[in-house]
Amino acid sequence: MYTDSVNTIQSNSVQNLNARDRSRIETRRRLLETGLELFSRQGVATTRASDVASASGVAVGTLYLHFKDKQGLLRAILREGVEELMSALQQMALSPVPEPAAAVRAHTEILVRFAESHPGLCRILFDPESVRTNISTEITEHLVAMQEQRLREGAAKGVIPPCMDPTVAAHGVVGMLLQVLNWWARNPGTVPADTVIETLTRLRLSGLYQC
Amino acid sequence: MYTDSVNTIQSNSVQNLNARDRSRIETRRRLLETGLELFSRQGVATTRASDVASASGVAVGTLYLHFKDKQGLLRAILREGVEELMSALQQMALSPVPEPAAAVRAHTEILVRFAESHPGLCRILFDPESVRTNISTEITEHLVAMQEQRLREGAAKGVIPPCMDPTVAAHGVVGMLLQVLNWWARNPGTVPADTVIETLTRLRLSGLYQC
Amino acid sequence: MYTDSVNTIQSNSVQNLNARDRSRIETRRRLLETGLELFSRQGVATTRASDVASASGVAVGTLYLHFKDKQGLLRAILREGVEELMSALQQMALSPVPEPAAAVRAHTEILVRFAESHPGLCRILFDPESVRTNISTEITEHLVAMQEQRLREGAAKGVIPPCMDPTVAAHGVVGMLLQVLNWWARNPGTVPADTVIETLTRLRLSGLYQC
Amino acid sequence: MYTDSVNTIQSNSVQNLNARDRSRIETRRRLLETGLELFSRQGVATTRASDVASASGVAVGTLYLHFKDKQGLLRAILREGVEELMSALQQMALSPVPEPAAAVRAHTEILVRFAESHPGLCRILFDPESVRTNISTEITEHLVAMQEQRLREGAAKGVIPPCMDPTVAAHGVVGMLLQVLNWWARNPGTVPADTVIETLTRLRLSGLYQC
DNA sequence: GATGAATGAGGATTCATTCAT
DNA sequence: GATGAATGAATCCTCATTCAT
Repeated sequence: MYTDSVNTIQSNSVQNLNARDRSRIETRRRLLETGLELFSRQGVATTRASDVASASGVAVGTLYLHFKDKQGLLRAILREGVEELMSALQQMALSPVPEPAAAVRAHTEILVRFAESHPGLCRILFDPESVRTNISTEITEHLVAMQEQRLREGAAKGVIPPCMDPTVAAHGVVGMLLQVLNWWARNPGTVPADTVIETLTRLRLSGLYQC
Repeated sequence: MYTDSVNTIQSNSVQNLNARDRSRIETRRRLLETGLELFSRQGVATTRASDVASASGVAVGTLYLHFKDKQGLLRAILREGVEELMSALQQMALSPVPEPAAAVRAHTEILVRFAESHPGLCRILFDPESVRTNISTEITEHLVAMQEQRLREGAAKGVIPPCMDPTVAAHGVVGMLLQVLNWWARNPGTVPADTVIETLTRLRLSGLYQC
Repeated sequence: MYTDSVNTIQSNSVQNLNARDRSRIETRRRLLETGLELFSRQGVATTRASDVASASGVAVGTLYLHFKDKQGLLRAILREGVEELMSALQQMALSPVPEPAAAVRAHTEILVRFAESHPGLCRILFDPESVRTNISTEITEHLVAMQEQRLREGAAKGVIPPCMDPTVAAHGVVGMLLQVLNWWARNPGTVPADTVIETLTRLRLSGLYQC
Repeated sequence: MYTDSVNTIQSNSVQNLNARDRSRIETRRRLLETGLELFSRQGVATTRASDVASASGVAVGTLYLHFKDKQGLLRAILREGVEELMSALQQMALSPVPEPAAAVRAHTEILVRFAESHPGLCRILFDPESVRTNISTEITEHLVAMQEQRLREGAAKGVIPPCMDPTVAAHGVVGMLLQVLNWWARNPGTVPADTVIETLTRLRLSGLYQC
């Protein structure tokens, strides 16, 4: 049976894993890694399941022992990749809230740094196939939901003007961030990370124009 | 696919020609209309070329007489639909610039009103197939380019803080707008148009927080 | 109604043809000429009926007024072209038979000169489409039948050794001639006409080796 | 389509591998055999890829697993079939040359015997589809090249009269042979093999007329 | 557990031909 | 007679997934 879950905790400690287990984990890792590479390079739809398998040095059937289907592989790649991001964001959300401006800057920086170190993942996130299978939408919605909650809290505290609809604003902010990250991941080196962070932070905090 | 032929006068009577022309134009119009309807309702990939044809009351071959292929139909639907939007935006760009705030509000309103009256088009614009074939990217890039120019002008006038990178900011603004419109077109009735306009305008002008 | 026949003798003399008749004959001529050109240049299968029509300056429908179908056009082109050849051959067949050697040389020369002046026709004659529709086979068979008859006559006169089967030999001779002409038409300029004539004549008369 | 992979030893038992290999080879063989049968009986163009597959007891996809496309199957059928002929001819070419007359007779006999035992192959060789895709031309050219070389050797030895162009003569000889074989394969039983051999040999050696 | 040969549903596209104007 | 928009049958090929070995 395939394991689609990220961290199936084994009963043995890592040290005690036998050869078979280690080999299986290693195979799975290779599939994820190769998949990330191929999907981000040639696009998901044009990468065949058998391509990923053979580039990973295993037979097609083996891929299906590890993942339910091609989409399952895609999902796992994105999930494992995005998880790291999410936990960073979550942690920030839980930490004692500094002043709003600092919070926004921190939030923006986390995203930009993530895009900087995972450009392949960003490209896959906006791949038509991710869109088609709703994976990217799910992730977007997740980010939107997080953002929306923050905005509602801000509204409750009177920091955010009441004329703004939190849902709309949340979609707006997330759309802004993702579009920039997507563009940036596809055009690396155009603009330094700091500029991206600075511009997005200012945009979020005070819009286009001088206060 | 027809070339945009000028009315070359033939030996036949003008009436005869016009009847044919009218019929041809009418057929094309029906294909575009039906295509918009089906594509936005069931998605582009799952709508067969023959579905569009028969729902238009013509044979498949006729579709291919008017458009190079299925993608050509999709492209034409989007192009003709977006054209209207573009000309409205272009016109605004040419008109004597009012104060920035008013310009931003007007720009936002044009987009929101357009999404309100063309929800199907918005849904198609973000269809995986439009993404895959780069059509939506082209349109996005066009909007980004327009926005970027306005920002550079604003920067030149000192209205926009110099710490902002115009390219990044343009992608951010366009991403924000499109994400909201896409969500709104897929969830009609959730929020009134005025709220969307108001929220987006505020977001663009002064960001999330009170000035 | 279309006229597929080559020489529909009109009741009027050529001088008395009215404008309409002249125009029709002219259109037909243009279709044949354009067809020969396009078919021999791009191959029959890849030349669309509408290509021939528009290159002839008429509408597709008009082509079908002159010929039953695309194959009818092809057939007419070949027939009209080959007719000339056939009549030359026929005439030779009827003329007082000189010594066999001279007859063979004359026969060979007629064919080679024809190929020289009608390379396009030769290319069409061996086009897959001509093969598929049996047109070239018909022509081949016709030539074989002519050849066979000559051989039977030769056998009767004792000029031809009795161990030779006339049918087999006829196919052999015609195959030899056509293969060379086909190759020559597709590789013009490789070898001068006289060499082709000389080689083929010798081959027919006394085979490969010195007598 | 399989690459001609060497038997890379896998971790599994040799028997297991062999079973797979045997099955794969057997499937391929069945496709070739069925293809030869159907193509020669109903013509290449009118035989659907799925016809060949189902008559071979496999699914269409399997055909495409073994051959790039329908044309690839056709090519393989001809190549594998003609290979046998070629090696026989090649062998003859290498063997100590007897007197020219005997060599020509042997060469002719090989071809005629081949046509006798592979009539289907001959019919396919001249199928319009083989012509269209240049496969038959390639094979013809190969035979011509072989013949041309022999003739040049003959010319060097002075056996062949210098007035003959080797290229033209080679085309002539091959055309003669192929035309006869093609006709004979399509009209089996008309003439016994010995007659065909005798007639062609005489024709090649000393032409139509008594020496 | 791994393998990889086999499966087969599914849709875009072409172009010779027609016939209403 | 000429036009040219409309017709629609007909087939190739892909590739995610399975399961016998």
